[in-house]
Amino acid sequence: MRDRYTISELAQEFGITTRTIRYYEDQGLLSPGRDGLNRVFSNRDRVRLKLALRGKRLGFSLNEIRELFELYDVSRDERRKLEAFLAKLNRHRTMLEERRGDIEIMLNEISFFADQCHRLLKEEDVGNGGDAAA
Amino acid sequence: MRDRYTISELAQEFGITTRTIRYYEDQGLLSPGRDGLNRVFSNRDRVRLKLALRGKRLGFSLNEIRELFELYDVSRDERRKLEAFLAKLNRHRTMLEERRGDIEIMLNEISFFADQCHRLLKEEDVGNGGDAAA
DNA sequence: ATTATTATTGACGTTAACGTAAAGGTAAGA
DNA sequence: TCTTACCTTTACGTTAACGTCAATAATAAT
Repeated sequence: MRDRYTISELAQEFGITTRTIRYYEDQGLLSPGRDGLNRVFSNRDRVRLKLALRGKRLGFSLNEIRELFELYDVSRDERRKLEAFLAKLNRHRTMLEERRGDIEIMLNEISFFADQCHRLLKEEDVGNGGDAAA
Repeated sequence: MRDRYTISELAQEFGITTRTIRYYEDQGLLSPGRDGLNRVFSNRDRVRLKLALRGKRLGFSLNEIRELFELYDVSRDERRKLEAFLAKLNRHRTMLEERRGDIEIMLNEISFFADQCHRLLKEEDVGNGGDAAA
C-alpha cells in the first residue's frame, strides 16, 4: 500500500473522472498535497474518496458527506463534545437503519415477485407436458 | 381506505409539495384521473407515490423508479418475458444487496465509533472519581 | 527537437428535481 | 356578492453534481 496516488490512478480505480475528484476537493471532501502543481493523494484521501462514493450510492449529498467527515474529524480532538457527537452518531445510525428497512421491504417485494414468476413458469411447463394435478 | 385523494391530501400525508406530485405525474410516475380540471388520485397512485419516495430515499433517480414501475407493470400482461423479467429482478436485487452491504459497513463503523466514545467517557469518569484499577 | 501524455486552472454548459411566482378557474361559506 | 380556499397551467428560476472545452505547463518517449 503506497501513500502516493495521482488523480488519474484514483479516478481509474473508482471508475470516476478526474473532474469529479477535483470537484470533491473543491467541496472540501478531499485535501490532497501538491508536488509542484500536481495533486498528490494520500491513503487518507483514498479512504475518504471511497467513503464519499459509498455515501453517494446511499443517496447522501456531498454536503451531508462533508458534514459527516467533519463530525468524525472533530471526534479526534474534542472529547468534551462526545455526548453531542454520540447523539449525532445515533441520528446517523437511525437514518441508516431506516434506509436498511426500506431495502428489506423492497427485497421482500422482489422475492414475492420472483416467487410469482417461478410459479407462472412452472404452470407453463405443466401446461406443455402434463395436467394441473401433476 | 378511500380510493379518492386530492393532491394536497397526498402532499400532506407524505410531507411533500403539490409541485412535486405534479412533477411526478409529468415524469410518468403517477397517472391520476380527472374530475373536471382537478386531479383525482387512486389508491394505486398513492402506493406508487409511497414507492417512489422510498426509492428516492435510497438514491434512485425518478427515471430509474419509472423504469422499475414499468418493469413491474409489464409483468402483469406478458408472461412470455418472465425469464428476462426475472433477470432484471435479480439485477435489482443485487443492487439493493450491495447497498445494504454499504449500510452494514457504515453501521459497523458507527458502532466502532460509538464504542470508542463510550470508552473515552468512562475514562473521564474514572479520572474524576477513582483510579485506573477501579 | 518534437510529439504524446498527463497534469493544471478557468469558465461555461447541462441535467435532474424541484421552487416559486403569475394569472386564472371553481366551489363553499359569511 | 364577496372573500377564502383550493385547484389549475405556464413559465422562469435554482441548486447540486458534475461534463466539456480551452489554454497552458511539465514530463516522458521517440
